[in-house]
Amino acid sequence: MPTIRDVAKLAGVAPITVSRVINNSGYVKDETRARVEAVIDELGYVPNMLGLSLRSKQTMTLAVIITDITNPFWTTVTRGIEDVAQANGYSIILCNTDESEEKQEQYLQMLLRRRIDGILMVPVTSKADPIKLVKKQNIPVVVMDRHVPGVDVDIVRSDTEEGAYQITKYLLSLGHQRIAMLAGPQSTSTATDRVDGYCRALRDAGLAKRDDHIFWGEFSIEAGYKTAQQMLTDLPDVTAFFAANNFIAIGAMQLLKEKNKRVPEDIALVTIDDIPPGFTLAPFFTVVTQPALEMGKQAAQLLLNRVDGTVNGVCQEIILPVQMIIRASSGEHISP
Amino acid sequence: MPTIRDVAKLAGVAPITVSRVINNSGYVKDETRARVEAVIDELGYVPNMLGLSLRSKQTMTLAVIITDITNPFWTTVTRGIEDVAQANGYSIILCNTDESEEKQEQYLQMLLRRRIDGILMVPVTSKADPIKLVKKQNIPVVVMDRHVPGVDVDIVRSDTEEGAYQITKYLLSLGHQRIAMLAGPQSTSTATDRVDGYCRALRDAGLAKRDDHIFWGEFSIEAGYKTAQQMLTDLPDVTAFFAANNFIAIGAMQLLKEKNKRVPEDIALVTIDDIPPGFTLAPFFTVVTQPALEMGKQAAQLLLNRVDGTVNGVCQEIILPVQMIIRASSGEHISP
DNA sequence: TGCTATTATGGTATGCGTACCATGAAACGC
DNA sequence: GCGTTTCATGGTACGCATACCATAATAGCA
Repeated sequence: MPTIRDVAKLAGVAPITVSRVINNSGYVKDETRARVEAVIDELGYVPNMLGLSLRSKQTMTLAVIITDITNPFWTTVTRGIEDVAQANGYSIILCNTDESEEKQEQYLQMLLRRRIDGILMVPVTSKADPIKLVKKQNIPVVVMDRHVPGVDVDIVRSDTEEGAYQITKYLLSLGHQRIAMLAGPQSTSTATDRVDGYCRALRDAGLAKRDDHIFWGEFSIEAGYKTAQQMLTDLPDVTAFFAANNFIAIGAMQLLKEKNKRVPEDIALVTIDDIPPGFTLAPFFTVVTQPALEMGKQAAQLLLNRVDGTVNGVCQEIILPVQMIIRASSGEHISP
Repeated sequence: MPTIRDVAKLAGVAPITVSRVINNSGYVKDETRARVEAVIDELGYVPNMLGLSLRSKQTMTLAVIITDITNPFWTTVTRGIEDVAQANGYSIILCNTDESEEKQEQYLQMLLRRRIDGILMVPVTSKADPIKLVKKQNIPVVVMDRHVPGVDVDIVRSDTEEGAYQITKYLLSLGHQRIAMLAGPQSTSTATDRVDGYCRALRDAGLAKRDDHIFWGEFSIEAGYKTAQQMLTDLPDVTAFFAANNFIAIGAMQLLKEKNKRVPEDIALVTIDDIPPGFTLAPFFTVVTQPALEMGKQAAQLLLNRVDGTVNGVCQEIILPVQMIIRASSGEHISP
């Protein structure tokens, strides 16, 4: 593969002149430019970013660390990020942690070695260490969707506690008194925030929080299935399920169908994070949705501002509004 | 950010010795190793891959060029790729072309500059040039899902022509005689293959191919919506729609619902590429599915084999089998 | 004891593009 | 016509990790 020196030699100029032609910088006589460009075409020369990155200390690369690209919520967030990155000349490296601390750690190490310019991440746990590690290397980080106590870091997330509050309140308004929560992993703030919102709504309604109604699990279809199974056994008198995310709801729904439990007639089911419109023929879940594309775009924009120094004050926390959409799965008002 | 020289200086050794400690290569006295490791921890030194890549001519990076990460089919393919890449120490750079030749060209140029080790791509068109361009730079390429005449290139795709044939044949077996095809962009082989399969089935059934029953469009929800709209106007006597992919089907479905056309009672609707199980409560579409995860994994594995030289003979074309799943959207047998 | 292996460490050069400084020629102003 | 810009081009060094070759010390062996 030819280098800038090969081009220079063949065109009878110095490497720096070729560089000037490529980057349209400095003075180059039209005649010289034409000659250099001819040689570039002839050799099929493509500049090597590595040399440049080594000196400029910029790789024009951002990392996206999410839990699982398979979840349409993250897909949409990622799409928003990629759009903004691409428009600004940045590439993105995609990392799926599957909520594994070990994988996250591996990815972070690798990304630091790559000298990426910034990281957009959904931290697997609420531990501050991984983020501190990155910040110590002076690499800008934007945390998405979750928050992490004990570090000063930019955050873009939605008001998930409020969403959980609203949707629980809605269930209560329908007459539900025994609402089970199919929560996510207790180590993530999204999971705890949603449980907090749920508890707040119960409290506001004068109902006691019952710990045995909260099942911590994982944000996956399998976990939703299993948790729902356990709930049906442990809590036969529950009238509504509140799944902490779309995948848990899908898993729960699968189980309920198998057990011939009708939704919403036998059990109401609500969740957070929609499935993109169209994927389901008749959208069924009553949900609280987060602006996923917007979250990705804003996070990427904030990160880029940090990277290029446009923003360099204290860290921001951008909290996007959520929206409740009432559909069939929550059912009508029930008699207690 | 400290360099290997900083570590060396502080530990009182030569840079190469630090390198040996990091990479566990060559001879290093235990005592020296301990001292170097202590300094590495103290400084928070992280090796810079750029220097290494510059020399080794390996970036440990693969590119994934797909049309749109928002489509669950590509999401799953990408997930398969990422899994294999990660397991082998490679990172992936994600690129969405949105079927735009211009974006594809931009991405390719950028990727060549980055000296990525290999490319997994879904070419926007059947033109050979972009692939030739990359191959000329000696960068291994694996084409996914589509095929491109005129270049010798590795391909991993599924037997989409056969899938289209089978599903059309199935519609014919139900008594449908007037089947409209909502095709993809004529510039992609996936679209033409599916039309070919559709035509072959008609031919086998002794029916004449009717060009006015084939509507070329795009692989998007919007296109599906529009095409379906036009079809209802132009071809009021059609009894079945064959959407060339899931997004087209979703768009068509949206329109049919708006127009109060019942599926399958008024119009049968079948498609290719499923929506992941669970996303839809009751899977509805009769579809031909492709093994998306497997496609991603095999493509990534093949690419890695090319990259590390394990495979270096003539190019392979891996064709994965498809599977038809009959559900409600195709309906019962109709009377002609 | 003398000589070859083994262990341990370092110097120098390389890969590639560009920042910085330097040089020279032409153009311009008065 | 002379000093000052503007234009045009080049030399050298740098960023970082490592390959290659070289050196030296210790160990092993006859």
